Amino acid sequence: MNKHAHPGTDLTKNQSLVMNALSAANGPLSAYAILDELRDQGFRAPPQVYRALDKLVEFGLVHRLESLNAFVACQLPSCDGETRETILFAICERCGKVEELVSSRLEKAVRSLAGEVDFSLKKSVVELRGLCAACKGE
Amino acid sequence: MNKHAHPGTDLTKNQSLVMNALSAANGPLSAYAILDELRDQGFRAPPQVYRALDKLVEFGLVHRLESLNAFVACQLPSCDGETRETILFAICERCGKVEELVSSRLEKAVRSLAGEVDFSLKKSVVELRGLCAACKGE
DNA sequence: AACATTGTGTTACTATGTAACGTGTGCGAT
DNA sequence: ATCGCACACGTTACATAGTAACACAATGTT
Repeated sequence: MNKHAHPGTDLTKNQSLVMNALSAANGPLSAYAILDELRDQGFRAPPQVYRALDKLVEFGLVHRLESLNAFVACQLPSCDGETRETILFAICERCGKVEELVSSRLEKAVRSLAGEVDFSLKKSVVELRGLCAACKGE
Repeated sequence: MNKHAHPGTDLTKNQSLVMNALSAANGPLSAYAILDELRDQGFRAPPQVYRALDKLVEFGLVHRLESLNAFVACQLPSCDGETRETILFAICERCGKVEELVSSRLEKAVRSLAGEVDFSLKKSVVELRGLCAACKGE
């Protein structure tokens, strides 16, 4: 039922609720927007949301959009299992659409650059800002 | 005197104060940290800081670190004049050091990727998280 | 049974960012 | 000159984002 179950780790009740809210949203949500979505299911206060989000991000099921202070469900076909090192988004500044991308070329460039400057890379965040295909046409 | 003067655009009083605070800091500062630094010079409220920061970012003299909610003076030898499309930082999670980088290879990968997915790129933010050379040794 | 671990609920608080309104100052157009 | 405009500035009040700390419940361990 939960298409994003973390392998070997069943989500707790709150984690599932937050995950479902994000999956249903088809786009990024702020933590407080999630809180509002879930008041019907008994959520009352920010820590309930943030604790669930922390875990979901740790599992790699959810990404944080740093430049938006918002969260989005992983959009890739198989986001179960491994957490990727490079998280990559294109964010449309007109319609707000967020598309998750993968680029091995960019990942290589990032890793290589980290090596050049002797930086021990844990993860990297790449956020492209501009206009999506639909919006740039208009 | 102000080594970061924007060509053809003299900074206003508040912009200069904020710029100097950031240049002196040798690292990122939050807007509220800047506010505290500048209380002696008459700053009283957040909008004074944010308005100056908006302009400095627009001029390309200051960058915003999205994943830290903080701001840093451009570290590149010649940050005058053109605003770069790709802003690139390595952020040490142990000592907090922030290093601004340039990589034409990465810039190319970003532009090429944007082209592939038909995304009209305005700017991009790349933030590497991990350990700097000094910290990874210990 | 005693204990540790983990998830949960709640209160209160800190931190970050903005809207809106009023004031002065310079400066070009009439 | 003076009117109007644009812009920087100051201030109040508010909105949004995130966390510390404490209490309790459920569960598994020894």
